[in-house]
Amino acid sequence: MPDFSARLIAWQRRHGRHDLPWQNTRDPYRIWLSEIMLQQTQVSTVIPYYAKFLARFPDVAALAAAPADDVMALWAGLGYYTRARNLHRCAQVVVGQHGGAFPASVEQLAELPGIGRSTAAAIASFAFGARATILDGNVKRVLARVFGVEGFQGEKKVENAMWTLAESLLPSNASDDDVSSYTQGLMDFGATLCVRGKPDCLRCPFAADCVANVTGRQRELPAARPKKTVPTRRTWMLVLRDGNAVMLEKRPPSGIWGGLWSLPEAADEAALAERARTFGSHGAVSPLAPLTHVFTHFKLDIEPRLAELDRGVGALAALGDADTAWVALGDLDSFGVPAPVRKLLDGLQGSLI
DNA sequence: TAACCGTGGCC
DNA sequence: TGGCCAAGGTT
Repeated sequence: MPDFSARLIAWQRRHGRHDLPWQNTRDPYRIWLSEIMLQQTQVSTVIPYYAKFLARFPDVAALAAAPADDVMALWAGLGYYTRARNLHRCAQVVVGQHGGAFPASVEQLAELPGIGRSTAAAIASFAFGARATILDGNVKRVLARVFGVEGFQGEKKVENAMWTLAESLLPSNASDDDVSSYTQGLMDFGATLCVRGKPDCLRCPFAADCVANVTGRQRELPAARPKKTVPTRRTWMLVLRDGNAVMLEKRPPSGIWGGLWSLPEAADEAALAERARTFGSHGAVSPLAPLTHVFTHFKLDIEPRLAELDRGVGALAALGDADTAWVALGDLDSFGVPAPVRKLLDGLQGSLI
C-alpha cells in the first residue's frame, strides 16, 4: 500500500485528536513527560498527573533538582514506578550531560533512562521532526489488521517483522508537520477507530485494502496473548496507629511498588504480631477487612491488621530509621503510597472518631 | 528470551 | 464478575 502514510495523514488532520494537553508544542520536555506517562497507560488516566507534574516542575531543571521522594509522591497511583525513577534520572542526565537540552536524535534519546526505541521515535518526531516510527500497542494492532500480520506480537520474531514493516511505511519527503501528523495519526487511528473490540471499518480509509476487514478477521487479528494462570500471593499489613498517624515503611527500590512508602508487611499472622511488638505495640492486633489487588502477573490478597501504639512510644519507634515514617492520615499526599494501601488508609480515616 | 513491573476502564 | 489490555522499558 504505497499511499498508507498519505491516507493516514489525511485521516489524522480531519479525524484525529488535536487538543490533548501535550499537543501543540514542540517543547521536548513536555513531549517527553507525556510519552513516559503514556507508556502502558491510557490518556484519560494521564491527564491529571500530567497537569500536576507541569505545575510543580515547569522545566527539566526543576524536575532534576527535586528530591526523589517528591517525584515518587507525585507519581503515586499512576503505576509502573520504575518510570518515575527513570524520569528523575533522565532529567538529571539531560541537565548534567546535555546542558539542559534534550538531544535531537533517536539514537541519543534512546540511550536515556526510560526511553526505548518507540518512545525515542515519538519524542524525536514530535519535537524535532525526525523521520522515525513508533511501535506501540495501537500500531501493532493496526498493522496486524491492515497487513495481516500473523502471530502473537509478544514474540520477538513477530515484533521484529512489525518494526521492519513500520519503518517501510514512513512518509518520504515529509515536512515536520507531516511527520508529526503521521506519528499522531498512528496513535489516534488505533486508539479511536481501529480499536480492539469494535473497529469502525465503515469509516476506515484502509477498509478496501485491510486484510482483516476484507477477510472478516477483525477479531482474530492481532493474535491473542497466550493465556496464563496468574499466581496468588498473600501478605499481612500492619496498620500501626498513633492517634491520627500511621507508620509507613519505605520499600526497596526494585520489585513491586519499588521506592514507595507502604505499610509494614509480614508473611503470616504471627510474624505480623511480632513486628507490632517490635514497633512498640503490646495490645490487641485486630483484623480489618481483607482486600485483593490484581497486578499484571499476580494477584495479591492483603490481610490488614490494626494495632495501637503504646502510649508515648511513637517518637522512639522511628528514631534513627530513615526508612520509617509516621504520617498523619491527612498528609498522605506528600508520600508515595501504593493505590490499594492508599485506599485502605483513606477508608480508615473515614472510620476513625 | 521471557519475566517483571500498576492501575483503571471496558465489556 | 473476571478477563483483557493500554502512547513499553528494563533486567
